[in-house]
Amino acid sequence: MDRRHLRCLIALDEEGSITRAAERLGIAQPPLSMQIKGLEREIGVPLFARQPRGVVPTPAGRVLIARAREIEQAFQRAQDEARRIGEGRAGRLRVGFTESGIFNPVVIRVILEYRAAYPGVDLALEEHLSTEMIAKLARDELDLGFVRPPLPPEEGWTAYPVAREAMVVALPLSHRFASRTSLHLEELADETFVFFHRRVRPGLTDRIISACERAGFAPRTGQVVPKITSALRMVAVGAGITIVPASLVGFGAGGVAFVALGGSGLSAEIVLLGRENHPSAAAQNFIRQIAPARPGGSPDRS
Amino acid sequence: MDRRHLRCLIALDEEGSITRAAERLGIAQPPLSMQIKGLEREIGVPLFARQPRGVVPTPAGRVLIARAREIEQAFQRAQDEARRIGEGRAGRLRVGFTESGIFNPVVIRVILEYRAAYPGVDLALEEHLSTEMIAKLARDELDLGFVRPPLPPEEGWTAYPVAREAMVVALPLSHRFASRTSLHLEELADETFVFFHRRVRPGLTDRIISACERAGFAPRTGQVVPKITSALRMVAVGAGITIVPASLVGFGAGGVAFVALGGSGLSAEIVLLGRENHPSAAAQNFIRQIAPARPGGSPDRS
DNA sequence: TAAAAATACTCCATAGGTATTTTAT
DNA sequence: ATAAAATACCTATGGAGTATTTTTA
Repeated sequence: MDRRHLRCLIALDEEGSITRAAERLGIAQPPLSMQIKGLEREIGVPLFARQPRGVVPTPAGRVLIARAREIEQAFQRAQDEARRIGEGRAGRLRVGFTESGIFNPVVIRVILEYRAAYPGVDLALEEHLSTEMIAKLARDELDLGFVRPPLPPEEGWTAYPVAREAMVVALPLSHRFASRTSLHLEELADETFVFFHRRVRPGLTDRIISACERAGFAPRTGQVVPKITSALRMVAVGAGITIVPASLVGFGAGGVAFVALGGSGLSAEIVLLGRENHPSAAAQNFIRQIAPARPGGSPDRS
Repeated sequence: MDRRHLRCLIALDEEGSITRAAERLGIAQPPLSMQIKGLEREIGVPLFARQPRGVVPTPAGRVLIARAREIEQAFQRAQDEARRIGEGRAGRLRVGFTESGIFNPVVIRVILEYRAAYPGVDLALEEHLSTEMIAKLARDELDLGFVRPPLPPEEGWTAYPVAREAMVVALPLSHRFASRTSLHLEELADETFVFFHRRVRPGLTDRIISACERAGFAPRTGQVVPKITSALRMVAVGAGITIVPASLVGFGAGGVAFVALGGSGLSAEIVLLGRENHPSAAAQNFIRQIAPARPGGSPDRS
């Protein structure tokens, strides 16, 4: 029994006559007669009672016809679904982001625009540290990730630059620098910093500490916190100062002053990272959303 | 896309290599390679990423493989179900019975034995008057019916004799005939009879009235009732007497005496009636349950 | 370099076509 | 007598086989 039999059964049921069903199927009457006979032989029971003015299904034929309709529909839906997934118009896309990255306007735009452009795709967003994200990408538990450097050194990765933001100093409103328009890193040598726990330390923290050392001081660590947003709250309650990407400005939720950080060479980069040759068309479409002007890009293998 | 593709997809998914999958399928590697390529061409998206040590499914391939498993199972279940229905081991069998017929031990035995022998068949029993049953059989709303004569006069019916029962007289316990061992119809000429409503009058009532007329009297009708069981209750409360098939003896539920009716020529026949050439194997099996010794019977059309 | 997939070709099984016979009312 | 299905026979598409080349880690 194969798909041809499904169509024969359905046509025969709807027409009630081998001759008319064959006509609808675009074949001659004898081949259809043979198909039905072959199917009855294979299953071992008669499916249609032959009558002088056509055929009528037996009880066995009736249920087989009903199943044939279901299976034929399943074929069509399966083909359609696979096609849509292959074109990136359906399926699931798992995208990771960092706590700070999700505040970036470019990241927000890309996600919003992708959702609007591909409503059929189930976009699953997950927050992780950049290091976790890279591990998940490597284990294929994630399709793409908005990560911050350092990127994995090995081959087999593709990194698409998304944004590069300036860093700003976050200070308590009462701080003597709170009303400055900009600060140099050297001026912060005597400050107490709110940093991340060593355990979860993201690349950003490492880069800030390195920059301080290049500026001639080792930053004094006060409170340690697990999240950037907690760091800003710590700043608000006077536990110290911290340095965050500029897109965090405005998310301090009160009590925090943000002052531009000049001449430090510090910046917060965000790249969209994926495995090379990732077969997901949805991921390709997502990447294309970063730079809509990028030419070509369909997975052409000819 | 046809059923061969389903099996190719499943084997290829389980083996992870075209070469090994082809081996499992009992074909050479190139044909399988071509099948997959053909399917990818038909759907328009790649289904497997070719790698130097085998192939891995793309996201589109993965869902198509999952659907392929479902559809392949559906094929197998459909074939199996149709085969079982064609053999009378599954499906639905609608059997009608009359109120009085269902008390007959042969009818009870046939139904019990059929249920035990064919547990896969959904046996739907419906109570109807014989005349209603014949109408339902004609409209194919019923497969078989335990009916009482008169049978339909036209062609196209098959009637299998099931039982022929004697008739008994049902009397109140206080009746002067209550302790008799038998009665002749003539002795009932002065009695008041409990009969069925004219509207639903079954063949049995007509035959009783005819028999009385042959015996030289028109039975005096007292109470009219819609069911045999109500007739027996009316007898119990002294509303009159009635004549019922012998299998009702013991179902009077107190207050009723049953006395054999002799020499009246009256008897209550039950036949299993069905349309001729009814295609249901379940119905054939049910009929065979009446006389298990009947030889042959499988629907052989060779 | 080696293992696997792709290509090139050949063959044959079978779906489908044409002509005709059989069947059942 | 007629309409439909079954049979007989022929054709040709495409699935499968064998030999070989291409690909990529």
